[in-house]
Formats: sequence, C-alpha cells, structure tokens
Amino acid sequence: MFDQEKEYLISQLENYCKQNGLPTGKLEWRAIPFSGEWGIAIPLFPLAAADTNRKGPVPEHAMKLAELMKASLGQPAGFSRVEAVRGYLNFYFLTSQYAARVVDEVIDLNGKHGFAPLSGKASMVEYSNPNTHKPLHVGHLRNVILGGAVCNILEASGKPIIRANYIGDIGLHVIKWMCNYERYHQGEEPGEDKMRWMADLYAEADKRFVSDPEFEAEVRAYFARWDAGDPHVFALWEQTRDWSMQGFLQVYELLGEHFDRIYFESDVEESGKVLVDDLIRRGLAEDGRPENPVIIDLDKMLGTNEEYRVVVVLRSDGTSLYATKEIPLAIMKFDEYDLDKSIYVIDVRQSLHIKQIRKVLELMGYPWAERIHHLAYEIVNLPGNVTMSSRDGTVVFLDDLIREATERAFVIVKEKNPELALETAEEVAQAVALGAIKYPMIARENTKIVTFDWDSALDFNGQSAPYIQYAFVRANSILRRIENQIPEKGGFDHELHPSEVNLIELISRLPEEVQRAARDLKPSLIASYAYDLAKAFNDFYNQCQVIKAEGSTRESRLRLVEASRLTIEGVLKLIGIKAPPLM
RNA sequence: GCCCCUGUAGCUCAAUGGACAGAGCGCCAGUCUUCUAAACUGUUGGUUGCGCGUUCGAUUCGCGCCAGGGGUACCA
Repeated sequence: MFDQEKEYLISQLENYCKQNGLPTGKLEWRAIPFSGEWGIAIPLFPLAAADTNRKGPVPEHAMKLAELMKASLGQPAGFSRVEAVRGYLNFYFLTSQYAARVVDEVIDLNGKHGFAPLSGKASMVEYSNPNTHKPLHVGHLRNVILGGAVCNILEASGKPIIRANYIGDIGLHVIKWMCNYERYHQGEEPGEDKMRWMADLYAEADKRFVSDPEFEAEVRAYFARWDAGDPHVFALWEQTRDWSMQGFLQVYELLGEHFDRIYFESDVEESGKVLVDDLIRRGLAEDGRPENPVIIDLDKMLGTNEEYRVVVVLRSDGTSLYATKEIPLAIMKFDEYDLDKSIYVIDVRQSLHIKQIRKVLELMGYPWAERIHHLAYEIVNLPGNVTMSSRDGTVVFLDDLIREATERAFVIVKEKNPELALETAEEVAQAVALGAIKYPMIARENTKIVTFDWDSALDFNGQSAPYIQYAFVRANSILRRIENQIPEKGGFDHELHPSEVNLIELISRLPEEVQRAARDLKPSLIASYAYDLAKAFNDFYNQCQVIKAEGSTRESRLRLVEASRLTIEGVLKLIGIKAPPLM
C-alpha cells in the first residue's frame, strides 16, 4: 500500500550504498514487531554480511551501517522518525497522514480493498468432485471450502479463474442405488431436501448390498444391463443423476459455492478407452489382456527407480479406471481453455496418481503437462487420528453436521439476542453455524490433518468464525447508531491510540496477504489474518470510544469502523464465510 | 524397501531465514447503569522430536536418526 514511499527510500539507500562502495540489492522491507507505533523496517544484516570492508562481527557492523544510513537520510518526508536499533533501520510513519490515507482508500474501494485488477490467462481449479447418488461428508466439506477459497483468493490476487467440478456419475455406487430404487422404491420422487433423500436411499442400498447376497447378484446383473446400453437403465440413470445434481446444487448454494464448468466421469469414459488404444499403438502402453491389465511402466520407460511406478490404464476385462478417465479429462480442459494453470484440489493420498498422469501427458507430447498442479490437502479424521469409515458407521455426514450446528447456533442466538425476529434469528444461526464448521477446515495448513470432533465443531467461541463475525456485528452496530452516515474524508489528527494504529496497520496489510496466500495457495493465511483483524478490532472497540468521542476524533473513528467493517466482511468472503449484520 | 506428509505450551494450532517463538481452549482471578460480555483484562504454561551442518542469524534451509500417518499394478 505504501509502494511509492518504500521505493523512494530504497532508491535513496541504494544510492548511499553505491557512493560508499557497499554492495547493492541487499535491502528488503520487513514489518516491525508492533510497539504502539506504526512503521516498516530494513534489516541491515545481509548488507553487513556482504560488505567486503567489514571488520568485526556482522551484528555490530549492521548496527554501524544503520546509524550511518540514518544520518545520511535525515528526515524523510512522510515519516515521523527514523531509528537505528539492533541492526535494523526502522521508519515510523506520520500516523495521522497515513491512517487517513489507508482508511480513505478502503472506504473508496467499497469492499474491493485487497483486490488486484484481473489480468493474464485464466487458471482452472477443479474441486468438490463428489459422487452422485451418495451423501456428502465432512471430507467433502474440506475440499469444497478449500477449493472455493483458493478460487476467491486467486481471483482477488488478479488471476481469472474457472471453477470446475468433476462429478463421479458412474460406477458400482450408482448401480447399487438404482437397483435398490427400482426394486423397493419404484416411482418415488425426492421431496424438498433432495440430498437427504438420495443419501437415505444410498445407505439402504449399501446395507442390502453387503448383507443380502441375492441383492448383490441383482446389482451385478443390473450393471451388465448398464454396460450393454439398456435404454431403460440409461433413462433411469439420467433421471436419478439429475436428482442427485439438484441435491448438490442445493448444498452448494447453502455453502455459497458455484461452478463454471461441470465435467462428468461418463463424459470421458469412452474417450478414455479410445485413448488407451492409441497409447498401445504408440508403444507407450503395454497390453496384457486378457490375463493382465493395460499398463504404462513409467519407471521402465524413464529409467527411474520406484519413482513413477506403474500406471494401470485399463482393467484386464477392458473396463475403465481412474487413470483411463483422468487423461482425456486433462486434455479436454486444455482443449477448451487456454489455461495458465490447471489446479487439482484433491487429497494427498492421490499424489502419486496425479504425478503419474502428469508424466503420461508429458510423454504424450503435451507441453502444458507441466502446468498441472496438485493442491494436496490432508484428510479429515476423527479424534485419535482415526479415519472415518462408512463400514464402521463413523462417517460424519455434511447434512447432519449442518443441521446439528444450525440448531445449536439457533439456541445460542435466541439466548444472546432474544429480541430478534424468528426469521432473522434463523438466518443468523445459519451464518454462524456454517462459519463455525467451515473455519477449522481452512484455518490450518493444507498439509495438516483436520481432526473432527463434535464438541469443537460446535464451539462458537475463541479462535473461530463466530468470533470474527461478532467483530463485524459490533462494527455494524456502531454504524447503525449514526444510520450509516459515514463522515467525509480526512481526519485522524487526534492522538491515535495504539489499538487504532494496530488496527489500521493490519487493514493496510491485506493486499500483500492476499498476494502471499495466492502465491502459496494457502487460504490458511487469510483465515489467520481474518482472526487477527477481528482481534484488533475488538481491542480497539474495548479501548476507544467512538460514538461518545468528540469532534474530529469521533468522525475519524467512525471512518475507521467503516473501513474495518468492509475489510472484515471482504476477508470473510474470501474464505467463504458470511458476515451476518447482527447476531 | 522406496516416496510423500506431520512432529512447537497439558490440548488444538500460528509464526516471509530476522528483533523477546505467539493465539485459542483448559485452569485460576477479575470486568456489563457504557457503541451487543459470542467480548475484554490478568495469571499459569517452551530443550520448537533428537543430532550434525549451512548462515551474521534456523521453528523455518540441508543431511542423518526417532516417532506417527499416508501412498506404493487392475478402488478413487
């Protein structure tokens, strides 16, 4: 946000280096640990270490250089003072001037603070990837939230994004469902809650499948009819898939997600088989049928040792597998769009598979293969690092989780704010509940396992989304007192309280946080930032009067509250969490 | 065996190679006649798994161990 000032100072200091025979290119900006004053710093250790004329230890020399540079700079415009301390050159802003600038900019941008203009080629992010006819569980939730947040953050950083979803619409799970439906629920149709209905029938089908050999045989026979292209089975498949998709759309709407391009597994199955023939002809794949599958022995071809292993691209009976479909899907994406990157949000257990697919595409001669990127994230486990299993009945369904969380949140909303109208209370409860369950999915690093337990999932206190939402509500509540009539520009000529300085500093840092999160594909950085921001606001709220402040102090603080409100709301939006106007 | 990930306060987690390793939960003690107490203040709590190295400086980078998890030819 202060690029001009930074550039100016760096150029001055680089000049100083040139004139005094010091190495150049060693100066970088750092934050100053917060001390109630607002500033930026340059550590001089790299310069001191690289200085060939250095005598004595680096820290002492860095300190000496800091003092010399401080003397040569004098008093730069826009800064209250320069300080040389412990090997750092610290520059403190003239707070009034900069505070006003930050706040003015944020208010003018009206929710777009932190956003860079879109430019360059689009990237595709594939995420969610559910199977039709099956219920969604907390594992799916992490994927959707993470993928959605990555998209939001990349877009905010200036990158056009295509949100893609690859749906598993064929397979044994689908046939099981259909067979059970035809046998026991013929003619029934889903009600309001399609997801729930599909899920219940799936559970029933699965139970029959494992416990009833007769049913299992029926399913196998049904699968054969599907393979033979039976029109009746096909029609039922289309119908039931559509119900399932409607259910997904309901959930996505609830979660605030949307997709630009939906791919179906069934779209790439045939082309995958054709592609496998091509691979065999080109000598890339070895056809071991009928006894053995069709494989690509990557290690043999590349001369590597247990690095790429073997990819099985077609079963020995000629049916398709994961890789059969992934390869044509990747090609389809690059055929349809001129992509900068193709990002796959898929859990870490599939790392080798994706690495193999990328390598196969490279061997096939596609130059874009290297632009495929796997965003690997860890799974959601139960306490004790126990992986959820449908067989043990330990899977936590998204549906149940959202319902339970919303009910609990509703009780708390009514308790905290009994005057709220029923409808409002329900809306608030939903925003709080969804926020609370989403936040832990995104607030830790992608590579860390999320441990799900009901107690912490339903805990609305502490480091959580409701805490951040509450800060937003408090800001709103102040502004409601003045009927959202935000005072005119300017102000901040009062003695700023440290909590004000801290808050403004955090607000000013959003653009670089967005860039960093986008560069590293780490929404967790934004989640932490959101919490820090809320904490800074609460601190300010507790220490500074706004409505009761006087004159220009009051006006400045009202503007600061507005800037905070906009920033908190925007940052929550980036991580897919709604900010309710009241709680 | 080989590959990948993780290891930081009692628990859950933060920390661009940079200043004193920070939050939340929990424990204990406080703060509502005040802009909403879903908040705030204070207290307690550390051999950053272990060792060696690189560096002016390592939780962060490299190597080697230890522990846990995952992957490793016809599941996805």
